[in-house]
Amino acid sequence: MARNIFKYSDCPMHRSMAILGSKWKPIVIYALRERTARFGQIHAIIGSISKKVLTTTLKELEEDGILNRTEYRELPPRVEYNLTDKGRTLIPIIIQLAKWDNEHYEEKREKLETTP
Amino acid sequence: MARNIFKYSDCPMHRSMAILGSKWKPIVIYALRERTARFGQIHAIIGSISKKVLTTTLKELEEDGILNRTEYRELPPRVEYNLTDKGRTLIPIIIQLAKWDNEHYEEKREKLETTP
DNA sequence: TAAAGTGGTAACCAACAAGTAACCAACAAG
DNA sequence: CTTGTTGGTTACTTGTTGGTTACCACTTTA
Repeated sequence: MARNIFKYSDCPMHRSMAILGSKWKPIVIYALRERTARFGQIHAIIGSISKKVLTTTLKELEEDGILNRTEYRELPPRVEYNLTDKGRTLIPIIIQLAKWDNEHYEEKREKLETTP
Repeated sequence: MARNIFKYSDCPMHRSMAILGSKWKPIVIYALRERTARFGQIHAIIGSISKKVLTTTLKELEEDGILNRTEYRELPPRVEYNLTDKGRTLIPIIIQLAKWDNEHYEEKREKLETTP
């Protein structure tokens, strides 16, 4: 979404889409909704995301103040991610969006199924 | 957002982002929140969108059942757009998102302003 | 000695989104 | 006969996202 251009747009929708409007961001936020997780765990939970894309997704979410990254200097290394307060306030909106979609997706599927 | 791939994903977040997650869609929906408008009017309201991009934005929103397109065969031609019921249920979510962003954007601006 | 786990990075590439500029049909008004 | 209006379309270019594959340091385990 040309993130860096829209981040400081004067339109709040452009700005929030710069934070949320990419393929994996809402999913990553949702995955962290009630837990802290390590890089590898997030990767496993989501399944189909590549490591490279997960890396940049996490980095951008951290930049935007949505999540915290904590590095433990152990061996093998451990890095944990969890939502910030700002990130947490996003959860109800994400859930509402998913609910909205589900309702209308169901409607559509039902229509398709009952048409001859 | 690779719209056609995610439209029928089994993840509701991918599906709703396929509908909403592009540069202009939330803005167009918001512009039509309480009125019907013609192509040229939408173009004027939004200002910086190109006619080509507005055309595809409107077409996709119509395909996804978010808005109605009504063509009046007059001269010069008249085409009106307005939200469907499904589209209207999206408005409170869009407003919430904008509000969410504004709150945290203000916070950030205030912090920047009060730092030496 | 070799393999495996962790959290990445680098190089490269295909697909898509978005933008620019010119153009169109159809008629009405001047 | 030219100009304006409306709602687009076409061709072309650029920018961004997401993806693949290979690779890295470091240490523990087998």
